[in-house]
Amino acid sequence: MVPPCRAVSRTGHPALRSKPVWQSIVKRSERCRSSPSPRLRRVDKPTLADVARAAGVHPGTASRALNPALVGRISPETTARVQQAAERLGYVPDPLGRSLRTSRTHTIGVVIPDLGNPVFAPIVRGIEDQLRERGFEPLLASTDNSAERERDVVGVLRTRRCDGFIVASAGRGEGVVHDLVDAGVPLVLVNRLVDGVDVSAVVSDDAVGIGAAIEHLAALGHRRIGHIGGPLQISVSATRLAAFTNAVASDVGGAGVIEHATDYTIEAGRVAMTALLAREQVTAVFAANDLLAVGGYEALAAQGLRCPDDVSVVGFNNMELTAHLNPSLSTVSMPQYEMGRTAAKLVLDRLAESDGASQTVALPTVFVPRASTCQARA
Amino acid sequence: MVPPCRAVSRTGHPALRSKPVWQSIVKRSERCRSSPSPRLRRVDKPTLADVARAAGVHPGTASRALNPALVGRISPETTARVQQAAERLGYVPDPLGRSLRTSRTHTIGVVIPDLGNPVFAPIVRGIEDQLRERGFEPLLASTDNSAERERDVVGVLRTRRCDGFIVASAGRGEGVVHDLVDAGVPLVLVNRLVDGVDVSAVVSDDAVGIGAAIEHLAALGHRRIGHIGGPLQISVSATRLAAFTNAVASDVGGAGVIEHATDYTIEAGRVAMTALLAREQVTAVFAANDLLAVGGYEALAAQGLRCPDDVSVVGFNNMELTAHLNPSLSTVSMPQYEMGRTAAKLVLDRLAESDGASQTVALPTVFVPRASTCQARA
DNA sequence: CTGAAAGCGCTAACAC
DNA sequence: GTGTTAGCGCTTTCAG
Repeated sequence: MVPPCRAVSRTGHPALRSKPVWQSIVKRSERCRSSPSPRLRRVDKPTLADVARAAGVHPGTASRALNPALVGRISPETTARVQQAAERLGYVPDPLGRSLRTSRTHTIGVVIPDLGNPVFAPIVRGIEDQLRERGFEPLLASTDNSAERERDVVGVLRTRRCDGFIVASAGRGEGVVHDLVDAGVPLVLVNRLVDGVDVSAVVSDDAVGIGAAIEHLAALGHRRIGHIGGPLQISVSATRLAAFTNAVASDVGGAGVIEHATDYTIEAGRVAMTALLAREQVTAVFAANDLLAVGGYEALAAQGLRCPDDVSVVGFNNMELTAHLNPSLSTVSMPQYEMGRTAAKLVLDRLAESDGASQTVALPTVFVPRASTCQARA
Repeated sequence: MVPPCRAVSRTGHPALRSKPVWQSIVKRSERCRSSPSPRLRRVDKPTLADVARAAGVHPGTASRALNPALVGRISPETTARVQQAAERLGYVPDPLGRSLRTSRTHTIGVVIPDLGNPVFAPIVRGIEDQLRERGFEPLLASTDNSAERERDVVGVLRTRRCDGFIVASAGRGEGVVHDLVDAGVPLVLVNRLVDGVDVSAVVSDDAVGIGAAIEHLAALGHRRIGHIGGPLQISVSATRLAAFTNAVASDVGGAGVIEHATDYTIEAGRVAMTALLAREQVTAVFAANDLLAVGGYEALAAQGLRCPDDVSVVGFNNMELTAHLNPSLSTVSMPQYEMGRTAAKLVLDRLAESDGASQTVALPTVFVPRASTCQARA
C-alpha cells in the first residue's frame, strides 16, 4: 500500500526529459515561426503587429479594424484584409497589453463567505455564466465569514485591478463594502445587504415564500409556531424574521416564538431548536435556513419527538439534498442561479454606463411543501 | 406582490433616499479628496517611478531594491531608502505591468465539473488557500461535465495567460488535458485521472478506506455485497470498483454484485440500486459516492426495505450532510481540502523549478462507520 | 552597484 | 481613413 503523501512516480514528461535549464531563455529567440531549432517549445502566439504586417497595414489600423466599437471608421476593404489576416494567423488579442493600456481588466471580484455552503454554489455559477458570456472573468475569493479575511482578499483583488465586485459575504455593518463604495468601485451585493449604504443589490423576495409557508401551516391547524432565526448581523436573518412575524400575526393572530441561532450551521440549528423546545410547546417551526432545519431535525429526534407527526418543520433555500432528507423537507426555494446572473448583469451594466443609479432587484421565492409538514396534533 | 425580476426599489438606502439621478456622476468628482481640479478621477496609486523619484534613484534600481530575489545586488543603504519610500507612499506593484514584462500572471486556472457537487468545494478551498499564500490567484471555471464547455473555458483561461492549471474535471480520455500537456503548460490533476498521459496528479488512496469498509461489512456477517459503481469514463469509478472487487475477494471470498450508475447523482444512484435489488438479494451495498448512496436509500425505501436492518449501505466522500441523514451514512472520507492544497503546491513547485518530473501523490482515506451498517440478517 | 534605455502588446491622441 | 507616435507600469539587458 502506498504510504501517505509520498511521490509515487517521478518519470517526467517524455518530450522534455532532457531539456537543459536554459530552455526558457531560448524561447524568446524562438519567436520566428519557422525556426530550424528542434527545441522549439511552442509557437508563440501572433501579436497584433504580426497581423498588421500580414495585412500590410499599420498596427494602429489593425487594432481599429478589429475593434467592433469602431466600425465605419475604417474602410471595409482594410477591415476585411485585417480580419482575414487575423483569422489566418489565429490571432487572439492579449488581454494583458490591452489592460495595461486601457486600465480595464475585464475581471470581476466575487466575494463569498463559504463555498461549502450549498446556498452559494448556484449563485456563483450564475455569476460565472453571465460574466463569461460577456467576456468577463470572475475572480473568486472565500472569506470564511471573517471580516479580516474579507478585507485581505478584497485588497488582493483590488490590486489585481478588478473592474468591479460582487459581494455575497457582507455582514450588515460591513466595512469593506463602505470602502469600495467610497472608492467608487462598481459593486453589487447579492443575498446579503449592508445597512446605510447606497449600493445595488440582488436579493430574494423572502416575504412571498415565507408568507405561503406560514399560511400552509396555519391551514394545517398550527397555532403555536416557532422560528429559528439566523444570526442578526446578517441582513437576511432580519428580513426573514420580519416576514415570519408579519405572516404569523396575520394568519394565526398571535406572536411566534423566536430563537436565534448563532450561525447558519446544522449545529447551531440543533442548539436553537433545543432551546426553543425547552421554552415553549410548539407544533411547527420555521427555520431561516435549511441547515438550521436539519439541526432542528436532530434536536427533535434527541427529545424523542417525531417530525412531522409531533412537530412540523419548514426550512429555507431548497438546497439540493432537502428533497432527500427523511422526512423530505418542506422549504422555501429561492432562484439562486438567477440571482447570480442578475448580480453579474448589474455590475456589467454599471460598467458600461457608469452613470447608473444604484438599484435593488428582488427575485421571487416560492414555498415547496414536502413531507416535513402535516396536520397539527390536536 | 412584487412581480418577478423587476426592480423593486430605486430609492436606495434610507440614508440616501432623496439623491437625484445624477448622484453617481457627482460621486465621481467627489473622489478627489482635496484636489483643485474637480475632474480629477481618483488619486492614482503611486507607481514605481514615483517611488524611485522619492528615493532619489533610477526606476530600475528601485525595482531591484524591491525584488527579494536580488538581495545583495543593491547596496543596503539604497535598498533601505527605496523600501522606506515605497512604504511611505503606500506603493504596491501593479501586476499588470509586471505580467506584461515577465510573461507570468501569477494566476492558475482551476477547472472543476460542478461547484454544486459537495466533493469539490473543499478541494477548491484548499487550492485557493495554498495559492493565495504564495501570491497566486485561482481562476475558477466550471465545466458541467461537458467536454465542449471544458475546452472553451480552458481556452479562455489560456488566453488570460494562466501560468498553470489544476484540473478536476477530466474524463479518462480527456482531450484538453493532452493539449495542455503537449503545450507544456504546467498541469496537475486532482481526484480524477486521465489515461495514458504523464502528468502530475493528486488522488485519494481509495483502497485503504474501501478495504476497511468491506472488512467491516464482512465482520458483520455480510456475504452478498453489492456495489453501485460510478460512470466508467471517470477514473475514480474504476479505482473504486477495483478496490471493492479485491476487498470482497479477500474478505468474503466471492465476487461482488456490480451495477454501474450513469452519473454521480442521487437519481442515478436510485436507478442503479433498483436494478441491483432486482438482480440479486444483497445484504449490503457499497456505493462509489455519497450521492449514489442517498439514491440507494430511496430505492430501498421504495421497495419497503429498511436501512440498515434489511440492507446496510456504505458511501464514499463523507460529505458534510452524510452525518445528518437518516440513518446517518457510513462512508469513506477523503482529505479533500488537503488534496486541493497539495495540488496547488505541485503546480507552484513545478512553476518554480520547471524541470520537475511529474509525480502522483496519493492521500489516505479512512472508513467512517455510522448508523447505516449493522449485523447482516440471518 | 547603479543609470540608461529598451520593450512586453496594446490603444488612443494627434496628425495628415 | 490611416499612419505616426507615445506610453500604460514594470523588468532586464547593457554599460559603466
